[in-house]
Amino acid sequence: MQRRQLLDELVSKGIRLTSQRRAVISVIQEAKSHLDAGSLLDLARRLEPSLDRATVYRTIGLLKKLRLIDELDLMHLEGEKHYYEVRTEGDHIHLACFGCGMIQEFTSPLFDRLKEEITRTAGFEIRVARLELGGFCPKCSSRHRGEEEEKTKTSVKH
Amino acid sequence: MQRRQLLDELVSKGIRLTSQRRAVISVIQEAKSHLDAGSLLDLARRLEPSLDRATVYRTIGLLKKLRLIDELDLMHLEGEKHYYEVRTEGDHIHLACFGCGMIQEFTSPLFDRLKEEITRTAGFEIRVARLELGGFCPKCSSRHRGEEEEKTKTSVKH
DNA sequence: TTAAATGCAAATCGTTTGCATCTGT
DNA sequence: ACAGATGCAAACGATTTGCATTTAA
Repeated sequence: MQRRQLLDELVSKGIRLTSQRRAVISVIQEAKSHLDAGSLLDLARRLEPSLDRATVYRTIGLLKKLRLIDELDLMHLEGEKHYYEVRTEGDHIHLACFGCGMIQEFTSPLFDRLKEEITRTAGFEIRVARLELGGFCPKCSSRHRGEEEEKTKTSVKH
Repeated sequence: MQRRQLLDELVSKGIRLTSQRRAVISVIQEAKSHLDAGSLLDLARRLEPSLDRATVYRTIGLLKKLRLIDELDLMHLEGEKHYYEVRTEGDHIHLACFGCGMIQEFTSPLFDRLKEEITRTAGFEIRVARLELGGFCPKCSSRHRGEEEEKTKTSVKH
């Protein structure tokens, strides 16, 4: 369900719908992982082969402006790309594993309380909240511990 | 006090100290605002005119690897630059105003509790925590409200 | 002395732009 | 019909790289 979220939002806002936009939107909507502009282009081209990267970036810009998608950095795990995801009701946290590259999402009422606190005590009107944590997932955490200790001992090099 | 933090850390780790590194480090250490690589280069060149941008980036990379500085995006308020700051004891939150570009720092025990919760329930070993909020500071918030309403009414254009 | 750091110039990567053409409404 | 969206190619800004040379320890 809620498959056409983005599309419907655009229609209701009277935004012009081109086949290119439909393609990009459909890909973002169905995506199972966080996509960067490049993969977005590749995937959307299967639906609309003429699609150009400029159009992808322009569509991303449009969706960002309308606050229908969120832009993530995911701790710059692989270069300086940006990643996109459909904006959801409550903000969530992204955990990025330096070991295996895994991205895990996390939600917590504490996060909402923290944001409330900021709104209240700093008088800041939050529009976008991005909490990203870099570190090691349970699997990589143990594997990683060994290497780390070596490094700390002397100055690199075993 | 604690003026030589970074320098001392490097010395104690047996890292080779060049005049270029001293210059970059001294600039980061004394900085009153968040600096990007470009401004860092400009400022450090006053101390070490021969300094090249490659060296600045390499030094930043070194300090990041040693976890002596943190890298920020500051909601990409002006392009895709990165900003740097000396790593402090407790993590803090950055509030970036879309209106005037102001950056405000914010700390809260709730943030630490949230991180603890993540460590505990997700088993994730946090190395870097970056919480950035984009929105409007108190001043810009009121100024901004008017414009926003117009936009929402029809599809852009007055 | 020598492994590591530097400057320089060129390359790379993600993203943006100007402009002639096309298309949704 | 025409404002707005597109493709194309070139430009862009931030960052990285290879390599010959210099330097800290």
